[in-house]
Amino acid sequence: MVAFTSKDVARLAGVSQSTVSYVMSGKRPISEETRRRVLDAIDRLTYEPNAGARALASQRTNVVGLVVPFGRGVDTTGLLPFIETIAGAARARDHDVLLVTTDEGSAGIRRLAGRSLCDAIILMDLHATDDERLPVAASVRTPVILIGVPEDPHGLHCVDLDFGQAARLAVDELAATGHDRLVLVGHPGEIIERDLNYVRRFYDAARVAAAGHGLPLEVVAPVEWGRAAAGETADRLATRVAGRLGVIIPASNTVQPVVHALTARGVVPGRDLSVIGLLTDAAAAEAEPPITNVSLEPRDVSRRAMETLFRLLEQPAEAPRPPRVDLVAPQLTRRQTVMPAP
Amino acid sequence: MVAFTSKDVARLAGVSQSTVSYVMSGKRPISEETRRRVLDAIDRLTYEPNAGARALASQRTNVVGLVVPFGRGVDTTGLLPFIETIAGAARARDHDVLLVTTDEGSAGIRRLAGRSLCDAIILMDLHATDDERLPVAASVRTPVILIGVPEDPHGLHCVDLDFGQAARLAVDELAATGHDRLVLVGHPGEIIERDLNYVRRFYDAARVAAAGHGLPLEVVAPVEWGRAAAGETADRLATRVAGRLGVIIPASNTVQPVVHALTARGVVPGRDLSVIGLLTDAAAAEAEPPITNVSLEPRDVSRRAMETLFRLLEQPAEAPRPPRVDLVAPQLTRRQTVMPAP
DNA sequence: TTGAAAGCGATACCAC
DNA sequence: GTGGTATCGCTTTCAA
Repeated sequence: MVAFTSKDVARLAGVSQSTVSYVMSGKRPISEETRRRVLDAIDRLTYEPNAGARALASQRTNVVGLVVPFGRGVDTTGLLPFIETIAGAARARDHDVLLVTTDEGSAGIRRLAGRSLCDAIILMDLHATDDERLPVAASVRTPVILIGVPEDPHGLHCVDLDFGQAARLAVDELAATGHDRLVLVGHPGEIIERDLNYVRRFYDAARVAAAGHGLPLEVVAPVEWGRAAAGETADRLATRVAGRLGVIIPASNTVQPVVHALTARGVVPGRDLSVIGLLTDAAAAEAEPPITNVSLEPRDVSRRAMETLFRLLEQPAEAPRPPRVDLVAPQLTRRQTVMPAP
Repeated sequence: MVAFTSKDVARLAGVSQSTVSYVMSGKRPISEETRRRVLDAIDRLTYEPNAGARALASQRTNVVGLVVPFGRGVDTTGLLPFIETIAGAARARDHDVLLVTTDEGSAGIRRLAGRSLCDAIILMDLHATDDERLPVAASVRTPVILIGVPEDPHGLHCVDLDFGQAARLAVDELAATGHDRLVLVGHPGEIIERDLNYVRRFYDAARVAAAGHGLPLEVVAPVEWGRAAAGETADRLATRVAGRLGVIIPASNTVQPVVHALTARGVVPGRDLSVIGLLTDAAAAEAEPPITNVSLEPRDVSRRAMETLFRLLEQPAEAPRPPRVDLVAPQLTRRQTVMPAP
C-alpha cells in the first residue's frame, strides 16, 4: 500500500512528469485534452503531491507557523477564536497551520524559520517591551506578522485591536452618561508582570481620556485570577459606591465574575454603579445580565493578520512593502450594565 | 541571506556530508574529534536541517497531525488543555503539531496522510456512530489514534476518559448519600444530534447504575446552550425539589451556570438538593461554591494518546500491536454541592 | 504545447 | 570510522 507519485500519474496519463506538475500548478498553458487525461489519472489514483518533495523543490511549504500563548500560567482566555479564524483563512488558501507554543521562546521561531517548516509566522502574546523573540523574528528570513503592538515592532507588521480606542470608547461613554468617578479594574499581578502590550495601551489611553474629561480614575487591581479575586474586587468596589461610579473592566475573563459578585452583594450594575467590560459581543450578550461592552473582535484581527500575511507571500521579496500597524476598531454596544444619564 | 545546508557544515568541518548527517542522527559511531568539529561548525553556522529534504529522504516528517473540533457550532469547551498537552508531548520528542479542523471532515485526514504532512494523526470529537472519517482514518497508511471511543473503532487505537465509570461514580455517590431520585441534566439538542461518543457512554452507564441501585433516573435536557438554558433548567429542577434529589450534570460548561441559577432561585445545592458535575478539578475547585465533581482529566488522556502514538511510531510497521481501548479513570472529589447522608 | 533533465537538501547504503 | 553517491518526489529551466 505505497503512495502514488506524480510519475505514476504521468505514466497513467501518458504524459511527462512535468506536465503533471504544470496541470496542478496552472503555471503553463495546457491543452484541454491533456489536462483532462491528467486530472482523470490523478483522480483514479487519488494522487496527492508529497509535501516534503514539493517544499524542497519549490521553497514553499504551504504552511503557516502560529506561535500561541500556551504553557506557564499564561492567559488563554479567548484564544480559540484566533486559532480558529487563522486556521480557516489558511485553509482557504490551501495552507496548513503548524502550532508552536510560546514557552519555547525564540527557539520556536528559530526552528520554524531555520528548518523551513513554514512560509510565514504569526506571533501572538507579545510583551510590550523587551520581548526576546522580536529581535529573532526580525532577523529571520521567514516573514513574521505580529498580533499585538509592542513599543518597538522591530520593523515587523503589526495587527491588533485598537486598545487605545477601546479605552476611549469606554471612558467617553461613562463621561457622556454623567459619571463622576471612574475605576479601572486592573489585571492581576501575573499579567501585569508579563507586561503584555495591550494592557499597557489600554491603561494609558484610559488615563488620558479620563483626564480629558476631568474625571478621577483609580486603578483597583486584584491580586490574582479566579473567583476569589472577583469577590475581593467586588468588595473593594462596593466600598466605593457613592455618586455616579463607572467601572471599566478590561480583563475579559473577570468581567462576568465581578458582575456576579457585585450582584450577590446587593450592588446591581446598571442601578447602583455602571460597568463596561472589554469582551467579545457574544460573551457580553449572553451574560446575565447582558453587559455593556467594548468588543474584542478576535476574528477581525486574525483575518486582517492573514490578509497581510498572504499579501507578503505573494509579492516578490525584492519589493518589501513598508511594515505598518493595522488597528481594528472596537465597537461599544449599550446593554444593561450602565446607568442611563440622570 | 540564504540558509546554510549540511554541505556547508561538511565543508567547514572538513568532513563529508554523510558524516554530518550521522553526527546529527547518532546512527553510527563517530570519533570524538570529528564529532566536535562537526558540532562546532553546526554551531557557528547556526545550521538547522531543512525539514522538507529530511522528510523526503527519511520518510519521517517529525510532525503530528491533530484534528480538532473547530467550525460549525461545535463545543470547544475544555479543548485547550488537550491541544496544549499534545503540543508539549510532541515537542518533548522533537515533533511539531499540525492543526486541522474538524469541519474539513475526512478530506483533512486524506490530505494529512496523502501529502505525507505528518507521521501520525490524532483525531478528536468523534461521533458515536457512522463518523464518516473513521473508515478513511482506518484505510490510510498514516497511523491514527482516536481520542474518544466510537461504537466501532474500525481497528484504531482509542484513548479517552472512562465516561462509563464517571457516570457510575456519580450515581454511586448519590446513592451512598441517601438520595432517592436522580435527574441527569442532558446536553442540549445540538450536541445530542451530533451524537458524540462520550455523551452516549455516560448516559447509558448512568441508567444502568441507577437501575442497579433501584433509583429512578429522569433526563432533563435544555433546548440549547447559554445562560438562558441554565435558567430554564434551574426552573425545571426547582419544581422537582422534594425528598432527596440528586442532580448529575455531565456537560461541563453548564454546571456552573446551572448552580448559579439554582442559587439565584433560592435553591441551594448542598442544602436543598445535590449536584455532581463532570468537569475538571481546577474548574470545580475554583467555582463558587466549590462543586463536587467527577474529573475530566484532559491532560492524562492527551498524554496517554501521545504515548500510544510514539510507541506506534517506534515499532516497525510489520509488528503492528493489537489496537486497544485505553480508558483513563476519572476521580470523584467531594466538595460542597452534595448533601451529606441523613 | 510538451518533454527531458537538473536540481532542491537531506538520508542511508555500499565501499574502503 | 569515514567518504562517495544513489535516492526520495517534486518544480522549473532549457529545448524542441
